[in-house]
Amino acid sequence: MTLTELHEILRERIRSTARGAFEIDLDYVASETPPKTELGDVAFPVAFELAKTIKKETGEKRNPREIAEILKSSLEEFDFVEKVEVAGAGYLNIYFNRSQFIAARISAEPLPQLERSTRSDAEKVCVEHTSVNPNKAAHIGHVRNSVLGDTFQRILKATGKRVEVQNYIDNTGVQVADVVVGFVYLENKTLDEIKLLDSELSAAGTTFDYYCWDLYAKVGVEYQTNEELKEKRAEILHLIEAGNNETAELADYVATRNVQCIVDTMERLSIRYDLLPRESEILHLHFWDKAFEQMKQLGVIRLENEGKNSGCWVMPFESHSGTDEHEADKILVRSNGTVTYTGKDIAYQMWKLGILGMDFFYRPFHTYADAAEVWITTAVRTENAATPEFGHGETVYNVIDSRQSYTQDVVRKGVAAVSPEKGESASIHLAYEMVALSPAAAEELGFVLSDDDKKRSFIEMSGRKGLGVKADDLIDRLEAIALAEVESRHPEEAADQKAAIAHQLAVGALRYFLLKFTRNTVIVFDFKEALSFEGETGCLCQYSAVRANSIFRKLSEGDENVAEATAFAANPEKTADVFSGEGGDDIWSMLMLASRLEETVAQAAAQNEPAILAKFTFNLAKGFNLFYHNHKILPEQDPVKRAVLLSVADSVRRSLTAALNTMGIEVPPKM
RNA sequence: GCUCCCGUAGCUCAGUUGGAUAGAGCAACAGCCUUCUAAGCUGUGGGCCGCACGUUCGAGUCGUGCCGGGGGCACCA
Repeated sequence: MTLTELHEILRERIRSTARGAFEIDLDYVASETPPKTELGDVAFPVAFELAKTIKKETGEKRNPREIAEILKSSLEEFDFVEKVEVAGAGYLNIYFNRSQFIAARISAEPLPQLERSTRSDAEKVCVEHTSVNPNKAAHIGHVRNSVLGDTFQRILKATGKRVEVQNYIDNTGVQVADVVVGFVYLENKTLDEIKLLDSELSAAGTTFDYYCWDLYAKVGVEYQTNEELKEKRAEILHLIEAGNNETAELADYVATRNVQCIVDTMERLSIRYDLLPRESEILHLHFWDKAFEQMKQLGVIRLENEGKNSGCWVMPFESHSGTDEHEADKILVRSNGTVTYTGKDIAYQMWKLGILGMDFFYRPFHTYADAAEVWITTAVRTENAATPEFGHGETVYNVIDSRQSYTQDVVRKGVAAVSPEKGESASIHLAYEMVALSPAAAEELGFVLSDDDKKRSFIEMSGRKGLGVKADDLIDRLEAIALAEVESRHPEEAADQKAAIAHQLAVGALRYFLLKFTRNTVIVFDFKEALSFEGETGCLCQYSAVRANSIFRKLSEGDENVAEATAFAANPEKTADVFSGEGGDDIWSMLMLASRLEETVAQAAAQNEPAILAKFTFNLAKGFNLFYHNHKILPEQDPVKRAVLLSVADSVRRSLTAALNTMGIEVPPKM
């Protein structure tokens, strides 16, 4: 029986007692964790709520404590409840039977499997994240998106959902056109020459996306003085959108190579995708036409005949963002007949939800080391025997930074207008704030700041300016620092093993750093903080798990196994003595904390907030470090106490490992 | 102009659909390795939770106003 299940049983009893004794239907029974273990294991402040409701409905004034007493007796009937106390003004504090709880914990299945999304009938959801414009290397801001999306995706799987991860590729936009302008007009290169350059870059130990990073910035500078070049961009953009020409072929090469580089970068952080849907297919397969037709039929959009939007198809939009009614209308088709970004996004969103009535074609794009495949969309049918079914999400999560909240709102409302049965709740914008640079960090990167910039609390990163911390650079630095540390601690270890551990630590550091902030906090990037392996870091969480594991390694070296060492279930009296003895409350609260993983994951999923899981993991690791310090486990003489300590430590390491894995962080064999 | 978000310790941030004595990391200072890994642990100092009213048994959390910071409001993507 898990903690979550016990809580639910208690909640249900409170509901039924409230119905019977007060004729009140409680739709939500709040529970909370008491601040100290002496105050119980779970508390229900429900008596306050009931007193208020009774007064409102009958006018009768009841004392919350008196109400709590009535609920108390009904909760004491469970054998897993040791006692119930009414505390303060009417808190209902529940104390579990400790020896029974830990015995149940031991007999439970060996490893808590968080990824349970194997059931084919489970609800399917789509998560879109990363979606970096394929014209340059990914920077730390893109990594925040990807880490948030990937962690959220893992959290959803842990709650039993089937999840499809999509990385949208805008391969026909102005951003790609800009780099093509650079190759064609600044560097006078043909496609073959670009391919040659590409292979030379690999030989020189750098990468195509890094080259594009610099070229993109160079084009940006050139635009400031060269109007002619801007006209060239318009021509190139047109050619790319039209397709079937040399420029489009060149642009496709540039975009595809950047996609490959970005996929490789993300793979370093254990971030993977199922599908790469491309804008070129949305254009060439005429997804918009299909969406347009439906929206016209349903009267969701209208053709303007007068005013400033004359000749455009617009969607009326109730908004707080515009100044008057007409400015709130959102243009989906321009007066020249072309579709806007928002229009394309509505069509794409409809496809994700399975309500467009059209599909892409697909082919495998890339195979990961363990043979897992990423697919990409194509405009023509290809022969692939085992093409999975993509799209058709019950719910669609879009991980997109909060600057696009307005557009996402338009998309959500547009899709809901076409499909009221799906409604607005099927589209969820997982918004997050940007990663910015502190003025000091920007200068550290070699940028010269204006006096105004120096006064700002942070500076926005900009691909166009080439201002940003490249993801691979940061990972490289983290790996180098970690490797130096591993070298000094375990010089005897094989080189590849040391490198592997350094890599796991680097991933842990970066992912945790990006996850510990809540989504609506602007991360002001600071090198010292991001490169740290001490304090509130992924490293501390990994270290804690490694230390716990080493206890069990020593245990098995002594020819004991966990089952033998924790065989105390037959002795509940002595087990209870351990919990009531010196340090018993600490041991118990450690076990309770480790038991809260499941409800924490559920909470993170319900609130769309991975930071909740990150904070929990840190607190668990921190708690274990103290537990480890205060209780010497293996030398413990009392066999029952030793068994209890081992059992608690085992619960912690399982919970910690599962929590870290849900954040995409591995536990190294040693560190 | 309209609108959304933020304001908590010197700094960076948490704070469980309102709940018990507001927490953590960093920075500073003082301690702890003969014992399961010191990337750790313990202790000290540090707070008109931006300000003012209001709602109620109870407000860092909800409402209104104000002050300060940031974002968004294109026939761009």
